[in-house]
Amino acid sequence: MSPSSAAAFDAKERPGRPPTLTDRTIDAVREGIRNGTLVPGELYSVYRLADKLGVSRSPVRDALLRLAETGMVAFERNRGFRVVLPGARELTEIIAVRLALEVPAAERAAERAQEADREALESEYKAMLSAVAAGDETAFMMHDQRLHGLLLELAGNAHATRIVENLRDATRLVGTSTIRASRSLDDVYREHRPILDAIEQGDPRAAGAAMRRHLESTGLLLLREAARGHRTDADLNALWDNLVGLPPGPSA
Amino acid sequence: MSPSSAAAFDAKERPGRPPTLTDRTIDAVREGIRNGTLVPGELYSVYRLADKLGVSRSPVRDALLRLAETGMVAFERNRGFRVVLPGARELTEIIAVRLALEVPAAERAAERAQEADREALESEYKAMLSAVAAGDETAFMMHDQRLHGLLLELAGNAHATRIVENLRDATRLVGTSTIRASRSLDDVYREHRPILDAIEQGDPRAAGAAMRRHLESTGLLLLREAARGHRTDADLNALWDNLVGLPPGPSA
DNA sequence: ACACAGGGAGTAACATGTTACTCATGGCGA
DNA sequence: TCGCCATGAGTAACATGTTACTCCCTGTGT
Repeated sequence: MSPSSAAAFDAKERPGRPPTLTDRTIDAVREGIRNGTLVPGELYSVYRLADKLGVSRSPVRDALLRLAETGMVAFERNRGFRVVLPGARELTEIIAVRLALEVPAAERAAERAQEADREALESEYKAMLSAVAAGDETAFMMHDQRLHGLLLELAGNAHATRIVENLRDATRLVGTSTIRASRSLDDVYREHRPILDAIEQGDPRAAGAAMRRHLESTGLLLLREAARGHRTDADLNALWDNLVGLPPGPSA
Repeated sequence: MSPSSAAAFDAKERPGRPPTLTDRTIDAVREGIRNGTLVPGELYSVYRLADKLGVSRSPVRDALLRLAETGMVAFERNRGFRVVLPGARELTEIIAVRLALEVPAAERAAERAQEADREALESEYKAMLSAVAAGDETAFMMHDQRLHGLLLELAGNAHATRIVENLRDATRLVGTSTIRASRSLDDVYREHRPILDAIEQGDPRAAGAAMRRHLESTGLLLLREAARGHRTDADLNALWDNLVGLPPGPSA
């Protein structure tokens, strides 16, 4: 009896099986966070969200528990739940993990990319440009995610792909309003070019290095923006060096 | 009214708050898998497990959904759920991810270990020896896990720690009956010595290299055991090279 | 003005009810 | 003997009911 925002559902999933209400609720929450309907830090309840979506509490609870697993929301016993936006520490940790996984993935992708793979990558890259031109940040993020996802899939490690996807989820919120503030989408777009070039040329080391530069510069940007006012630059640099630091190569 | 195995619960968690039924159910499932009460591949239902544990279906369902998230169990719509034991592919992927995360962690740990940290590590190492002497495989696994956990915590990345813990979970089952079959606990125990030595000496590169050797040799062992009969050796080697491959260092 | 009990609103966690689906089984026709 | 279909048992997914807890208020005594 609340057809109000029942259309907030997204409806996707693999063929045959219809998506479960839990899955659709997960998408709805993501979307709610993205468009500002769900404010980080605010206290919500499963009750209210459930009838806002027009479903029962069960699938909503299941969905939120899954999101809590990745750190996107946090439950407080008998109080409610909050959307969590990651702090400086968490962001740095996430970047460190992504570096550990995506740099080798880029290397492997360069080793074994076929023509069809290269085309798929370029296609996403072009779609990113279109999004830049249209100023559509949401679309940009989506294609960025897909490009990184394709690279990881090319490397052949489904586990790593899933882990990175979850990590992106936790940071998506920060990235959204952040990037346009301090740097244009265009810069981020351009950072991907060297990665694709290296893959085109089948040069693993160059691909890995380009991916490292990309993740480090974008990550550092996100970190500075997220920590604005809460931490000193010295603090931030110490944090960064501790968790991301220097590659073991050029050490003594 | 089924006090039969109601004592299967474990009851742990941080102070103050009592653990939720969901948490205790997760432990109960883990234990059930470990001791053979829950057989991999067999079809079970939330109904039956719930009253076997003497609780309602809700916390059991929540627990299983969480475990499904890490791939430990899999639901089949309107059929039941199964305990999944990872195949060759998945095992190899997991090893690759662990290498990516734990090798750098060992390097960082060597950089910043304090006296107290070294003592904690040695303590676990000694506990592993006791377990070897007692032939207690369960205790051995626990201390092995703690040692790796301590190393990751030392590196300061809580996210990485959690990820590795989840990955271990998915493989614990394979490891259990496997190791004693093909190699003695003692060998695995000894492999940790070079890691601790390198940390003792504050040598990051040596620590990383030792960790890599350890994970590769133990991982390869697990893989061969798990794939016994299902895959040829050539198959396995191809898989391994694809996902784990060579470090980017000594390439052309 | 201020400390403080206690009552009540609201909640997550847990329990139970309902539905629509999957599949094994057995009977029936060929 | 074999194929086919109806039927029913068993299930996850979803809905709803219950409980014990956490706070926020509000009023009372000082």
